[in-house]
Amino acid sequence: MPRASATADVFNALAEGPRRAILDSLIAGEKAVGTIVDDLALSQPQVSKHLRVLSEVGLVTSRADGRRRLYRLEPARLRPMHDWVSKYEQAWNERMDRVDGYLKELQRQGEAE
Amino acid sequence: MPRASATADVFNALAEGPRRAILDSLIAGEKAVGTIVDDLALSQPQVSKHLRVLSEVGLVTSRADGRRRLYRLEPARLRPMHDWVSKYEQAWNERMDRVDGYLKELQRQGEAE
DNA sequence: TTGACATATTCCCATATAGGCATATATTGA
DNA sequence: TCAATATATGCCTATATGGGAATATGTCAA
Repeated sequence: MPRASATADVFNALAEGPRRAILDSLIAGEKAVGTIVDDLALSQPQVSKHLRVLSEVGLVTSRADGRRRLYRLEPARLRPMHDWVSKYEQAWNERMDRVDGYLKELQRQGEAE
Repeated sequence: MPRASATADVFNALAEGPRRAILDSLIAGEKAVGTIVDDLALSQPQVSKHLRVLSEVGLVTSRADGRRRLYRLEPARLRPMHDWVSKYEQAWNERMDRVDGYLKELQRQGEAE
């Protein structure tokens, strides 16, 4: 079996860097395809294709505006990824605490000398 | 060009669900390969292969323990993903606020009648 | 040394890509 | 109607993939 489809879920859709860049570019607000093309220096067909993938997983929505098409971020769709990765926040804080404790220990020893 | 390699970065490595499941299983602490196999009901070769990918991007490290090999989570490697997705937290909260404001508006109207 | 156990690697294959290019499909204004 | 603009789609190809099965490698215990 090949890899899961890019449109399978948010994690697969966002594996590709250009698609994350497109989302980043949409944080500022609704944008036309051409604006994204200019901002990111990607080819127009590539941007359209990436937008299609992002739209299929619900990360963006679009509306017509004359001959342009405006895309908007749907940030709520990022919650599953945020929730998943946030579970590990505690884990790396614990580790940081241990490092922190170790540094403090070194410091105490230094002061003792 | 094909898709970026699974070992290209953390986002690509974690696009695949089984690999996220393996990380989840390692939150509890260091585990042998066989334990993960039992926990997740995956084939042993698949688990070894997934662990290889996770190890290549630094998400896990391993040490020998007799004839077993214990894998440990390296949570710090998840920070880039956490940081990236956290940028959007504000965006969906704003949207929630708007919905919240709308609901409150409806409520005010209801009370006025 | 031998056999049992634990893990890693190799071989195989169908398949979904990303990107480039060319072209189709709106939509507008004159 | 026609030309210009904006976006989407179709075609093409090299390539990395995940999973299954078999097997290699490594390590212990007796």
